[in-house]
Amino acid sequence: MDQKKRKGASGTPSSKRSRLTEDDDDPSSFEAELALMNEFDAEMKMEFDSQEMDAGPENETTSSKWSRPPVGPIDPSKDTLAFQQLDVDFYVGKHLAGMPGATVGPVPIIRMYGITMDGHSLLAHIHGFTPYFFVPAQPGFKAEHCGVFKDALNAVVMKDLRSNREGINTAVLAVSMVVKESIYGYHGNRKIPFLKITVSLPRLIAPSKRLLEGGFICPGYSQYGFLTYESNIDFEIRFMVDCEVVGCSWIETPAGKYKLRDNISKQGNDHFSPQSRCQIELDISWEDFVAHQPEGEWSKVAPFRILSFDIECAGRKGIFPEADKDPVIQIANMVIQQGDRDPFIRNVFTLKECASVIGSQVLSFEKESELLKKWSSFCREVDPDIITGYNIQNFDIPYILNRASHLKVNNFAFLGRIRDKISVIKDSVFQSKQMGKRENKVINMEGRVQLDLLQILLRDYKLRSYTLNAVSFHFLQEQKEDVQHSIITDLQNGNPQTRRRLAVYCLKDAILPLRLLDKLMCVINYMEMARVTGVPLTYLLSRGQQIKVVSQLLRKAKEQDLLMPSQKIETGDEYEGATVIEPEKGYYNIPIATLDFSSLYPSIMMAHNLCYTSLLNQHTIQKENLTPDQYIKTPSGNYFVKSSIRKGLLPEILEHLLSARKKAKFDLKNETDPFKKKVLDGRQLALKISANSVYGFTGAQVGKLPCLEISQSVTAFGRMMIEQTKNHVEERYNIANGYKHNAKVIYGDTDSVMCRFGTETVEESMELGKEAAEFISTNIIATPGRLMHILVEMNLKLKSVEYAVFDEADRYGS
DNA sequence: ACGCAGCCCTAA
DNA sequence: TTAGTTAGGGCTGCGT
Repeated sequence: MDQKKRKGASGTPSSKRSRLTEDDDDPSSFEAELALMNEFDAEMKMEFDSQEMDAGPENETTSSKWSRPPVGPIDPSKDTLAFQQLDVDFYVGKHLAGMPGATVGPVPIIRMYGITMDGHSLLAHIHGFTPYFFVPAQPGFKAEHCGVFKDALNAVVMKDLRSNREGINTAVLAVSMVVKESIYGYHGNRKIPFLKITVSLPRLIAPSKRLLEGGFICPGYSQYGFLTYESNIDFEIRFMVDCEVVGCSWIETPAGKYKLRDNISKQGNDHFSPQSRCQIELDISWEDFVAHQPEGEWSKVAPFRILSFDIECAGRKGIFPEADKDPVIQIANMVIQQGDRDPFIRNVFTLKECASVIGSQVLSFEKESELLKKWSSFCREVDPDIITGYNIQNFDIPYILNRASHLKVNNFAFLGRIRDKISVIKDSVFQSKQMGKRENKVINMEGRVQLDLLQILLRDYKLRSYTLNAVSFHFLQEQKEDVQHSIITDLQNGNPQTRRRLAVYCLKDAILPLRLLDKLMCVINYMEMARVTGVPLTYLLSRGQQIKVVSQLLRKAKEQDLLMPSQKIETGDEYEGATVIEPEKGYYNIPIATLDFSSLYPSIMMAHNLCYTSLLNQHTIQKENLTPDQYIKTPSGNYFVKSSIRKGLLPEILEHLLSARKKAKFDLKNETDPFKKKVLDGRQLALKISANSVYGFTGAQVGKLPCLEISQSVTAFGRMMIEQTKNHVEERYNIANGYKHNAKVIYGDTDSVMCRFGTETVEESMELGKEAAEFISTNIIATPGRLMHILVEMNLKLKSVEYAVFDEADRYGS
């Protein structure tokens, strides 16, 4: 096992078995592949050269190949720019003339980083969007009191500021009366007045909220503890929701609506000079850009650049490398354009001379600091959109940053796209029930997405071992080059040939993550997940599950003037989960059919209109004079209004997700282009996962908006469905009804049952299984004691028929 | 030897 | 400042 990876990767060291297979593998095969890539490049280049005028002989040591294609002239008055945004963040800056929003004091400015279809990097500064939140208006509050309220709140918030180095002029910019409704609980479809409070900076929301909750006194009104609404929404999410921007979507800046930043025209005015290393940088008002939904033409994917790299250090024997002691001796890099088969940049930076490697550029340095300095400028020149590697987040990037700072390499840490922003390492502890305690390092790199393959595998795949070698073998049937970590230092201290061996090893470690990324379709899948759920790509990598549902909920809520409360709802007790039918142990030498519900929990939520907005209590039932046909009582004893009274948001979200999934699957069938197929498959997967996570969100007791009434109703309905499926199967498929055998449900869990129909052959069981699934799908009893026709498909399907063994035999051995 | 509680892991 | 759920099996350690 590679020593430097040990920290992040858990699991056992490579077994004897993998050593054997390694020996089977021809050690030179990777070199042959590299060489082949070189030949392929040469062919392409010849084609290119014969068409275009040659720019002179390619010099292997120049960096001309590294840069992005040059940008032609852009006329902002005539040219509309389109780009796929990859990341969204914001900064606090100064007002720009002509833009909406506050004109004095610091203002928040949104940044969108993206790539055009021509592969040019772009940064858009989006001006004028302001943060806000809501509180319910006090009884009798009139619109004309808004001014007084605003001034009074502004005064207390300003007074609360400890320091005001940014020179905040006004904290509360505006207060206006709006008519809204809380998302939580059904209250007669009546909208009530709320105050929309607009503040000048996102970070002022928290103190404003605190002061309002603590009992703010508006002149003319009594003291009042305000509950706040939507005061805990990330500014980026707020912006994206309001502007209908989803993650990784396409954005257009129409001709005449934006201003370009360049070095020449506006020198001396620091407002207009570029802030980033992007090729195109522009300013636009938040009201002027066009956000495309990722459909049709706009579901395309821009030609991203993905940089994969791997470093080697000369560690001391048996000691984990330390950045202040052990030098970085090699860095291998692979840069691929999204969609291409092979990386178009392949190089390795080596300390001391290294013999050439066909198919790869070799850059040798006598001094380690030179190596690092050159790598840093290489990174800026390549300008990758996505940086990947294996355990780069917790090892490679922190190591080179620490090493460069130890060696005092100037300007090394400028790895992001913002010119004057250096990348720093922060420690973070991320804790969730799903992922457990996880200590991670976080490195800021504005405008570039760090897609650490190890992190993705830990997140999405359950594997026995997470070493790069094991993972590569598992997914690619391919392995690392055979170099024991213990001899790395010896190879470095040898000669150009031994360092060459190390270089080949390092190159392989750089290309494997790219191959895994491609094989597992990570980029496309994550991109589609960002589009479906509406959050930036980086959120999917750094945040939990909840933010995805919040984003979708906010979008739907906005359509109906609904507001999400920010206050933590008091969490009740635990609730009852899924049912498990006690297995009937035994040896079955006849076929067992497995029937399972597809998307059971989402279907239940849709079928019974379970949502925050439809949740009832006895008080409301009486107050609104609801008749029993207008609401339901769930098996867990909770009440919800039917969709005829008020259609729930969650059911709407789920319908959208599942119908979009059906469409994606349909399109997938008809699509012939393999790349578009991948995109569609990624989408349908993202849609399925998203639909299933909605239930979890309502049950998250430490969450943004838990609702145990919903989650316990869902599981209660689920238990009922399983029970009834069992009963239906057993009541229908028996000798009394003319079947050859008595069917028996031998096991069931959450959304599936296993049936023994008693037939000898698989075919017969298949037949009966299919029939039973269809029968029950159309005839399920869904409410206690009442036959209910369900509009939502409760899709019970025959999953498999096989010989199943339920026995304790294996525990005792055979 | 056995029952029980607590922890960790997996399935759904 | 940030986190999807519950059920259930296997294992360990403790007390009787």
